[in-house]
Amino acid sequence: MNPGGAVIGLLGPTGVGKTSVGVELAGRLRARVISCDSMQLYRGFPILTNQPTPEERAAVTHELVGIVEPGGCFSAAQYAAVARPLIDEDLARWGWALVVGGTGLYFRAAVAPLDMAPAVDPEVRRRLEQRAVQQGAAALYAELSRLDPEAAAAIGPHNTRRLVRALEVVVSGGTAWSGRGDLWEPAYRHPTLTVGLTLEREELYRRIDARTPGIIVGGAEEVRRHLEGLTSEESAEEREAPRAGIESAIGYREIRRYVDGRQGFDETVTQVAAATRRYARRQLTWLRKLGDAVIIDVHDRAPGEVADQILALALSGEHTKEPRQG
RNA sequence: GGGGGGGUGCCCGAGUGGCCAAAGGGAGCAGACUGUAAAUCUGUCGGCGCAGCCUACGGAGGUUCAAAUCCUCCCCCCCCCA
Repeated sequence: MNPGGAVIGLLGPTGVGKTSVGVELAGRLRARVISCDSMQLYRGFPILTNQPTPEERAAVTHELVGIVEPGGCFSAAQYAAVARPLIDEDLARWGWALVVGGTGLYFRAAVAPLDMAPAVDPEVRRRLEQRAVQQGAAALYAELSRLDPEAAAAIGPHNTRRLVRALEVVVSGGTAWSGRGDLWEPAYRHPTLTVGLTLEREELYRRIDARTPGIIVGGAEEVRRHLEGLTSEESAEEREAPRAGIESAIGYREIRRYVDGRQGFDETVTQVAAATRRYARRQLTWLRKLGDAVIIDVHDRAPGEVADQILALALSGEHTKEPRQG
């Protein structure tokens, strides 16, 4: 028994059924779901980003879903800033906090005491991105090698996105980018039970492939509506700019090509399904690396049954990690 | 029936005598990841008892020291004429 309760983190690849298990579990805990999904955060794309259905949201309160305007751009640190108070509040009020979602970094940001580098003037980033286009990633790499060799070595010469981030921090703050190791430390802000839902790879892929056509159909409507709200310049710009915010959602670019008449439906389905499978694979990599997660295979199991199992686990406290325990 | 084009590794596709287990892309697999993370990047990618060997470029023969590449016959696909 764990009288203090705990944070329950429910993770897993897209398509395993985190949402339905989360709803069942929230019902049993008489708590709400704190979503941990970098794309469901955005408003206006419930189908594209696979948000919980209106029925699910009516049954259980879901926090941090559809709260960001699609023009905006969220971050792991911003997520931590909004998710942590919710977690703390639930823990104090109900003894439990339920965090459900597939974004590994956001999960760590919410649940672990991560030492996040500060935000910087967006203008600095803009300039670095521009420089990357003009001079290539190699130029950024060379500069980072000078300013923070360890960071450069870790990031490599081709990863423009992360080179930009590291450089903007080093250049504007004077602080090093490298040197932190707490991302993978088994450290938590509260007692935490991490559960990873999985499925045999083939079955997971079958589910993803089966649901994709519907996502394209529904997502196309959402993308159309979104584009209608843009001026033609904005719309053209969006096609060229580096992916950010909702545009970095799997399927957004592909669906945009489909909506613009530049590619067919079947081709779009194939691309999006493949991208989703790859994403699921990366999520599984996170889960493996996380190490602390109790893995539950949900094959042939009803969400309620899985929720019961997780509840029992939570009540036993057996796999619940103390904040500084290994 | 006549003329033309083509069949390459899981898929698409380059390769026209040796430097070819075969460019490139996709898929698949593994990994990295600290204010863009559903992003971005890396590695791997025929098999094996792996400094070598085996199997492989539609099939069967042949030419050659050497063939995915040349010749013969056969099978299949596409286009045009009939």
